[in-house]
Amino acid sequence: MLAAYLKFDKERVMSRASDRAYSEIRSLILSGDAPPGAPLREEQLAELCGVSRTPVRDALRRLEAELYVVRTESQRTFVADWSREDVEEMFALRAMLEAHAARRAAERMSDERLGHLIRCNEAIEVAVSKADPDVVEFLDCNREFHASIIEAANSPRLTATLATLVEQPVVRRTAMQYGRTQLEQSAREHRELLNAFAARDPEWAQAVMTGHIRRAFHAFTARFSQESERK
Amino acid sequence: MLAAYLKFDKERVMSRASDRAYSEIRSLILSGDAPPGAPLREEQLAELCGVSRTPVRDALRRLEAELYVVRTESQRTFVADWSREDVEEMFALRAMLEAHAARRAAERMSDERLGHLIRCNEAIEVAVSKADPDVVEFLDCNREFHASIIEAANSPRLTATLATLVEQPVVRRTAMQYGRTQLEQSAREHRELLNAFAARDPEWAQAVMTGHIRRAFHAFTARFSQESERK
DNA sequence: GGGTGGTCTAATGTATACAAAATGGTCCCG
DNA sequence: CGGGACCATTTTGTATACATTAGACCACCC
Repeated sequence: MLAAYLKFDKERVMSRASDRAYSEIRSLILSGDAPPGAPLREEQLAELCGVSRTPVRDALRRLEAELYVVRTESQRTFVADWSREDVEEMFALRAMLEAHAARRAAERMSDERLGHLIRCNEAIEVAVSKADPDVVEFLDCNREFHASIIEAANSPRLTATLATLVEQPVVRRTAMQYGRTQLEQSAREHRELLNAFAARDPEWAQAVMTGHIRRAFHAFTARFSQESERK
Repeated sequence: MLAAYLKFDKERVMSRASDRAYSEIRSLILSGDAPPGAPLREEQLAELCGVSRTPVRDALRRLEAELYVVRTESQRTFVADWSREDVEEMFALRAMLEAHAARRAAERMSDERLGHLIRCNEAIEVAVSKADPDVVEFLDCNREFHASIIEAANSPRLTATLATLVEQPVVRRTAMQYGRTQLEQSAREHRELLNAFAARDPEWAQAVMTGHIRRAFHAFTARFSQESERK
């Protein structure tokens, strides 16, 4: 299966307890079981993960660095919450940096990488064109598509910076809101990006990526406003 | 003294051992006592700071998030070292993001903030105009100047992102290399920035900041090439 | 009745002991 | 003489017990 092929070897053995705690807590946050603003008590998390507080503290430090959680001045931890302004700023930074990544990627694009990206987007198009669009598959392949471009940019610093900026809960909420039309639009933008890469045109790639992220931003905003009104 | 006034209240009581460990280790790195590439052993650091390994581990996690130190796959910690490409990319990202911060700051500039920035730069000009320029004082005030602009941008996300990008060792090495001419040039650019802020002109502020960082980049590069040749 | 102070509780911070893992060296074998 | 495997040592990972601190509740005084 293509989907299986796209799963890659990113996740390691997870032998260390702190790693298990990390991904366990991260899952809690991403799944929404621990909603924004929820307090995170070390002991409770330790019990939940079946480890002691020490690795939990380690995990919380990492999650804090990635802004998944925040700490009050008195060192209590909470699941991060994002205001409308936060999300707006996040998208603005992401657009800027990911467009920069696309530019660098275009300058460095290998045929292998291009082939991989094309296969990714084919998988996206398959997922989208189903009678009942497969949003989970879309998210998986979309994540890989963007990750692969960032990898092609070949800048560890940029990779690390973007990692803290691309909050999967936000991407997820955005995509969940997409109708078929927007999912297809997203795939079309990806194809345009592939054209820019095939032409090895940095300016083009940068411009398309900027538009791609900013459209996603407005899609998210539209939903966000709806939610706020409902309250 | 103005310098004393500029020291602000950033550093707290340091009652917690992990905080002491953090700033102790950070000092080691900034001072160059622990040069790039040097291994950092937890026990050794614990002894040095007079605390146990637990707070040292905490401190190392924080320093790792800020990229002061790096970890090998086998979890050994070393003082971070940057290749020419790393530094180049760091400056490129910093220019992009700090210019963005300047733009936002211009949109939000209060009279109090502007007054503070003006006092900062006056302190810089005093330090620079001495018979023997006070580079340490320059660095202190320069850091505060930039930090204050970022704070004025009022975006926690941007603040956090830039924190990992502005490696003080690099800023330090750049400034140490400056002659009086370049120090004065830096102060002039700051004044230009203040004009842009006074006019509340985002475009102007963004443009000046871009130039400011990129000039610093080339100043650093010039020195870096010299060093490489010497080897 | 409201505010201030104190105590009590629950959370995080720290130290230490022990476990696991990795590195480096040595010895044996090809 | 070179390479590989094994053991010793060093270093990091984890658990647990105890110390410290922040926050809440309550009583008492103004």
